[in-house]
Amino acid sequence: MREHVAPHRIPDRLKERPTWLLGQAAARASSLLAAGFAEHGDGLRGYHYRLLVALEQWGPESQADLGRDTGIDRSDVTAALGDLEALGLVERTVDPGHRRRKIVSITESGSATLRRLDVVLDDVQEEFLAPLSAAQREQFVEIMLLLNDQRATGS
Amino acid sequence: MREHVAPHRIPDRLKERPTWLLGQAAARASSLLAAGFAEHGDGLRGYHYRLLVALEQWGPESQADLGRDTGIDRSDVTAALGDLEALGLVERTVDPGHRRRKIVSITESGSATLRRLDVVLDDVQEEFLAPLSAAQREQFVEIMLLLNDQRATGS
DNA sequence: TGCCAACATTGGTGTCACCAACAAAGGGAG
DNA sequence: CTCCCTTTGTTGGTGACACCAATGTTGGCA
Repeated sequence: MREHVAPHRIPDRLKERPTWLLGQAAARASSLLAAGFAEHGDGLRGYHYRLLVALEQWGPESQADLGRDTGIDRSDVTAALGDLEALGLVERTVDPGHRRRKIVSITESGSATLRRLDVVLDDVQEEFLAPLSAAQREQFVEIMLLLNDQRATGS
Repeated sequence: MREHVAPHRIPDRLKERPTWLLGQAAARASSLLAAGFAEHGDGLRGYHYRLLVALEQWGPESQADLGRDTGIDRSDVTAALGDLEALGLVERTVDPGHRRRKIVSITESGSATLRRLDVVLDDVQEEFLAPLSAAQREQFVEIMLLLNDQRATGS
């Protein structure tokens, strides 16, 4: 369930550190997410959701492209797609013009599941952001985008 | 090294989600952290740093208290302290008045290591926050504190 | 005295991220 | 047409972090 128990008291040296605060917040978010998925998500996890989202938005795609688009390693894509295929949420067909490649597409059932997961995520999100005002939520998104842009170009 | 490769393109459904953005940012931070520790940290990890910080701030403590203060599970505390003790950064002595309990204290060498790790962390932090203005950094901390306060009282 | 709680430890589980190696398939240079 | 290089999917393993269950020891309390 990933409860992530809060520390009783927090050392000054950590308390002041933005990266520490960020990690704590992310831990809380992922805890809520895991709880929500465990309750209403048929045992699906973050990887599964990400893959379904990408497939619904961009349509059938090869596994390698899927991995690049979602930032998930090829090997993890293979494993997660295996789960999704076993549940009938996704189909794999060999690319006729490229027999080494497999084209993955989302099924009707997959789309329906995705819509259900979206609702779960909306609820979790709302719970997570509850302490923030509308203005603070905007600041939050703005700052996160800046930090993530840095990531895309950095290193 | 935990490079955490950035996705090429990001689904709208994810891109808009604060929790997704948060997760991405946290992944970047932890990636930078891991890289810094790998390079200048004698193979120490987050758990070790947290424990050293708590010990330096609050002095000798039992392992159970240490776990509660840092939010680390008792079993993980035991393992991490084993590493620290092997490196001579920490000492475990039996509590005279409570023979089942072990009092952990940081050594001279431990304090020196901690100071070195602090520098590493400062650098990483600066790199991570580089894209933010001073005002945005304040907003960031404020928002994170709100989210974490919620965590302390929530659920 | 007997029971219960706390402590340290061992040994698991699960999630996410990542890496190495491999065979199958295709593409390009010579 | 070969040889080489790359891409693709797959298998299997690693590491960090968070968490749980069970066990033996110890102390406090009723």
